[in-house]
Amino acid sequence: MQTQQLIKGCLSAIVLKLLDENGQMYGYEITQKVREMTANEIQITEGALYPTLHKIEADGILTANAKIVDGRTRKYYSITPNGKPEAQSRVSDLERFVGQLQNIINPKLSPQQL
Amino acid sequence: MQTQQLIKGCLSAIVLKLLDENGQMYGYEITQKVREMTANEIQITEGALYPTLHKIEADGILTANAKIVDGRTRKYYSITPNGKPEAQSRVSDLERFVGQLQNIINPKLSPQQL
DNA sequence: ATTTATACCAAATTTACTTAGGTATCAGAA
DNA sequence: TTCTGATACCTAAGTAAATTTGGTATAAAT
Repeated sequence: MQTQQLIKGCLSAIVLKLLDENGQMYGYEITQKVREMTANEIQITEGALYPTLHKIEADGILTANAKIVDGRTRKYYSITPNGKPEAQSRVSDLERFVGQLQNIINPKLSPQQL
Repeated sequence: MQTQQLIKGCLSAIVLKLLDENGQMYGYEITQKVREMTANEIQITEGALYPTLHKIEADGILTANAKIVDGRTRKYYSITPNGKPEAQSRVSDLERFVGQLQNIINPKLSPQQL
């Protein structure tokens, strides 16, 4: 899967999108969810994910809340009330960006071409 | 436009997509074409583009061919015959990637949810 | 008993941009 | 006629964001 490198720049927005949809998630869950949603094509590595989560948390957009489940620690992340506007702004940036990529990949024909 | 950072990783694939569609293009033309196709939302900077073109050329996937038009130099780039398979592979990676991003942004409902 | 899956993390490196310059021609406006 | 904006190329330094590679630890399965 060489698709990997393409993710550069989109990771934190993807994370925010998932957290916005699901309320709270823990790191490992995010990696699995993305794999599942993308038929194993997009694999978020832990080396990329955890620093990203910590950074967004440091920005005040996320808070973490550790729980022990089945003897293992999970850190659940969720969007803070203060961070909500910024989170949604980043998600909508991603959505617009993907929409524009679609325009490049699948160009709309100009009226003359129709 | 903070959308900019999202382009990380996609730039060379976008360039190859355009060259595959248009046969040959020069650098400045690529920047303008992308702006035009994306309603000014994706702006490829020249500082990013020229090094990228040189790199893909060094990889043997592109060749350059300089022409003087209206007293100004243009360097037309096109995909080499040998580079064609790799170019198309990178373009299809981009297309699949964008498709998977769509799955994240606009998740298909599972059968249970329907 | 070992592997696989779950679950977290950090440090060094590399990659791929951004930022900020530089050169030069041409057209149009002041 | 000089200046600005558009066209057209380029590089170098800095930065951001991944990759790579390592680590710790528990639980379940083989």
